[in-house]
Amino acid sequence: MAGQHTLDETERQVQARLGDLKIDFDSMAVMSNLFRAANAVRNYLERTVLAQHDLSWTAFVVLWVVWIWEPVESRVIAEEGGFSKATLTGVMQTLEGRGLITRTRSTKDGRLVLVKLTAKGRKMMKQLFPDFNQGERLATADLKQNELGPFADLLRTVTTTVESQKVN
Amino acid sequence: MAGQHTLDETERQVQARLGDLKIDFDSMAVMSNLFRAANAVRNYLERTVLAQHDLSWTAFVVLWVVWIWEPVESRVIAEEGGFSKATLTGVMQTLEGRGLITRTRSTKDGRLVLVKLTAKGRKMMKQLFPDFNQGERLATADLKQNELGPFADLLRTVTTTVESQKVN
DNA sequence: ATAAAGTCGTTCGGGTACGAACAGTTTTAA
DNA sequence: TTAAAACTGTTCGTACCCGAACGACTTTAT
Repeated sequence: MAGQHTLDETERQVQARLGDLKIDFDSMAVMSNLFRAANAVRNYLERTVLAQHDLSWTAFVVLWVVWIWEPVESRVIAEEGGFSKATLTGVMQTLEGRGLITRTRSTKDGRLVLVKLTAKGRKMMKQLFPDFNQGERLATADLKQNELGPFADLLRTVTTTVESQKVN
Repeated sequence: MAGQHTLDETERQVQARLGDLKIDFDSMAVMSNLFRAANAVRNYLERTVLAQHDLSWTAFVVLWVVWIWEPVESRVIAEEGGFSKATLTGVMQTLEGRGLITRTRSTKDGRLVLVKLTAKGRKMMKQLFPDFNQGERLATADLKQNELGPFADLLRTVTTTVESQKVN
């Protein structure tokens, strides 16, 4: 990470390879920095907070969603976490094997699986989440307090824009 | 994605599980939306632009870095792309097998590997990148033009803040 | 000069990650 | 009512993804 090349230099190189083709460098800069930031924060939290509990990023997201909304259906976890059902099945097998969650088939609708935290899982989250949030606070420490709201709005707008495209 | 629960409801649930422990909900909202946005855009571009060329996200990032900076050392690609050396080795083996890049050991320093695009790789990028950038433009389509610069700055600040923590 | 320390890319093992195909369940339509 | 359509979670195959250990190479220190 931490690209050693300047933005200007990158733009020149891109333009040199595409002749006079029109490129939107403003949106390119936003997207490039979006992925860099997400990657940097994720790696940081994985290496510090999550490693202490031997949790992967996805495993933590699953635990978090279940912690907040239990009992919760599998499909909700996948949608809330932003990954596929297939991925979720594998991660939940790992978490169930470690005794952190339980899965039971719904009696109301035989297609659904309801997920809950075990006492062990709840204990872990109660200890883990404050540390995680402390990491989040640190990642935004150099921003002004009154920038945080508008910043979150910009990000939400991007998500909404892209999600609405999916349908088409 | 597209969480169906409101932010307020989530905050209430978190607080209910942690008692009077202080949680920074502003930074939590920023981070949550950061990961959502990055994930949504990535999935969108993978499913549309990249799928047409049978490329994974990481494979595209590798090709892009090499395209701009060739000949380039492996370590630079990994750093610029934000993934590990181990990941890079695997992805480059795939790309070399498909005849899109070449790897040659440096004669100046026997530890380094220099990576270049093949003619086929360059042709693909010249066709692919304008479509990719069009996708980026679309993802920012609902933002005001004069918001893009400050938005990129906010993201860059987060990256810088987190990266500076790594060292300690 | 040469041993020690550092750097680089690869390999290895285990855990993600996804689309496609599938079986079981529920809903819809005629 | 009952066949068709829709939905849910799992399995399968393939590719990614990382930390740790490793071998090859270069730089540093004495």
